[in-house]
Amino acid sequence: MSMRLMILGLLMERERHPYEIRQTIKLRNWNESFKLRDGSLYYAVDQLRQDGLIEAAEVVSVPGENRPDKTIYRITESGREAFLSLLQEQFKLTSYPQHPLFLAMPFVRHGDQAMIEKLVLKQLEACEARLARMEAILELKGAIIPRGSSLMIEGFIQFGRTEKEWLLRLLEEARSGKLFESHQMTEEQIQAYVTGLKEFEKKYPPSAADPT
Amino acid sequence: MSMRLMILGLLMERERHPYEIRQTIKLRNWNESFKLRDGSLYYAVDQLRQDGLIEAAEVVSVPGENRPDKTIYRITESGREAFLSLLQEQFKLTSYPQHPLFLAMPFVRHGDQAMIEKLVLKQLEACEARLARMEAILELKGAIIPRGSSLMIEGFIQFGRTEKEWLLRLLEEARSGKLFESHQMTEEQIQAYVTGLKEFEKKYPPSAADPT
DNA sequence: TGCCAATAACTCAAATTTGAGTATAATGAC
DNA sequence: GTCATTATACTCAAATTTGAGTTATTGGCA
Repeated sequence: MSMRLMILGLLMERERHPYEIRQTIKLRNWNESFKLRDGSLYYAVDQLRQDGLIEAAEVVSVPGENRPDKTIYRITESGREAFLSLLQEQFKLTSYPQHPLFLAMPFVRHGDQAMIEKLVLKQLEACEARLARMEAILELKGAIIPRGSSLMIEGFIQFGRTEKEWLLRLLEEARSGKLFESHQMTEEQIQAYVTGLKEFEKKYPPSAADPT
Repeated sequence: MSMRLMILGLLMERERHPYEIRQTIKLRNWNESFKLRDGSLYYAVDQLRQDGLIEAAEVVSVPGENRPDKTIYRITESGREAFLSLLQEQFKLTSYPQHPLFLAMPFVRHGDQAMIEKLVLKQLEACEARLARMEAILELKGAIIPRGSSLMIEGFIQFGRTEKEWLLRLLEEARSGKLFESHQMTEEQIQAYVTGLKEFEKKYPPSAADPT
């Protein structure tokens, strides 16, 4: 649904054609945390049109050319309502912050130390590059964009710094080999775990967002 | 592909049937940052079987019952290879840390102040609940699980704390109304932006993961 | 002891995403 | 001046995810 939110959000400002929406999403860096694929964009636009949330305002064909015509869309009245309700939906999504490496963590012990070390280093470099980029973006645009938008960028930066700290720890433990130590658990530990588990699930229920 | 990684990772340990895989994923809390749907699980298992990465080890039918038979799967030799290469793939994924609210940020200014304030508060509560849950999990299991797995949980906690800080700032600015101020940009600002933009894109290229 | 909710173990159609392709125009490099 | 790349503006089949069922067993409890 986030594709829909973005499209409607942009059409709240003014009429646009799909490709222009795409450009704007990139220009405003919304795609840094969002996979923008042409297919999904055009698909979503078409759905929105079928649902009557947007409508064709104009079809521009460059004369004497057989370039595809551009269809310029405008948001409808029910589109505006849908936008507000999608905005609320987005606010109601709650989930743990994600990192692709989290899912790999339980398995690193099956991997090769030298390989893992190299891969973590790569991640760290990528993380630092993203951080530098975001800091530059904030400097460049911070003052001229709406406050909400700059808060987004500040969020990237804060999360990026946390990511960096975490990756540094990971790197250290990959180097020291701690990550690959086989662990043994004593009977007591397991016992403590099993008894703890029951009251735990009562006291700390899984997040409501968990679709199980 | 992360579903595949998890399935293969679990079958690296021992044979399991799909439902047991599902249980284990939940028991180990891998689903806290991962949407576990039955459909995807069974689909992925079937694909893996077709690709020869896993194979049926045994079909257990509870005698005298018409409960569906359980098919127990085991990883094959090529499955082991595939697992290692998937693990590397996962390490090569780089992306900005995500938060569902980031995408909503550019649009908050179209929303109603009282509504936004309430929604942010809800987020904050959910964030704190997740944090408490993760801290309890770490306490409960930290000592008896492999180091990689506890690093995952520590990551959740670190990211969760950062999230909380960010949400507090957001709340403050929603309350003060700063989030809804209309902004004006001067000619110079726009000029500075436009000239800065060119060298910016050279110096800070978008992350390689960006599929555009 | 009979009922209700939860657990176990899947299945399936419909919605959506993905990845790759098409075709032309403008731009820059040598 | 031409050759290769990048930008414009989409389309489409195939892969995957989603959401909602289905059927049977077990545990709790009034």
